[in-house]
Amino acid sequence: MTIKEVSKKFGITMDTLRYYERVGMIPPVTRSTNGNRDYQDDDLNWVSLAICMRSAGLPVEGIARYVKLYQEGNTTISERHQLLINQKNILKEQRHQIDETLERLDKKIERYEVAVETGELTWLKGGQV
Amino acid sequence: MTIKEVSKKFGITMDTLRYYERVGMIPPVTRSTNGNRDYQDDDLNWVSLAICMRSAGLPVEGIARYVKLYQEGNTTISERHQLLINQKNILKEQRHQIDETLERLDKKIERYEVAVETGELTWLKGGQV
DNA sequence: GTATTACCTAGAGTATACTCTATGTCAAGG
DNA sequence: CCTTGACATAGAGTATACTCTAGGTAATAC
Repeated sequence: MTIKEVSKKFGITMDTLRYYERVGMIPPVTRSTNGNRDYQDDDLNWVSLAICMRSAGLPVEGIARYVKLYQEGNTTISERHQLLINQKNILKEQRHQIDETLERLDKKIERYEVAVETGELTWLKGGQV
Repeated sequence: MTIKEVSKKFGITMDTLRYYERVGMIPPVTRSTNGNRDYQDDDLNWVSLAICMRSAGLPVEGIARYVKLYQEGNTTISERHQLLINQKNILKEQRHQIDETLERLDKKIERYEVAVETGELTWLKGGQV
């Protein structure tokens, strides 16, 4: 699969695909004889993983570290395991923050709706709650 | 409340507090006679709101836009209402991405645990799933 | 009365994650 | 043969969100 096709498949620019490879978020992609990238299933799995992690907001660095450990072979398995658990905890914490903010937003939104219905606008304090 | 106290209370640097004010994420803070910031309850509410939004990952720009609309008075109520709903949708989408990534991480982590238990290490493919 | 401390502003610097530019290679079409 | 189009690299540029520096004021502390 060419870089253009992969770009289209995942909805990400070719520049970003090359960037992900450059910084080690995915291992070096298979090349065709002329040096062009020719993504194989394995490569696509790595791309998919990288995009998934990034879209959840995980930093590039952690993903690249995982790939590096992976490339170092079986001796790094427990380290990789620990790294994945760390990423998981980061995401759980992040989700918690989002849930708190969603609650706060819901309260604010509801106050706006009540205020508009009743015409009671004066008490709409800004940072409140 | 001095900026130092607020900084401590919210676990955020004084620089960041001034920055939030500068970019309009919070309205101008009450000043004491000598020109120093002296945060009142209202100011603290705005600070708390800004920190909450930011920690959920919402961009500075949207928060500042809300504050600007707020300062323009009652004519902007429906716009503010809409803005809050937009932010909410952004966060719901972000939470969805996190949930997907958590699932993927869980599968990977479990495979690592099974692999370590059974000594079956060879099939631990990187980007898989 | 001067040194220290806490604050102020304006503007420069940094980290992260892309994104764009300049320049070059290579294969196929006219 | 030469142009066109798709790819390549290296390195510069951009956006976002802080973070730091330099230089100044104002109120205690000694």
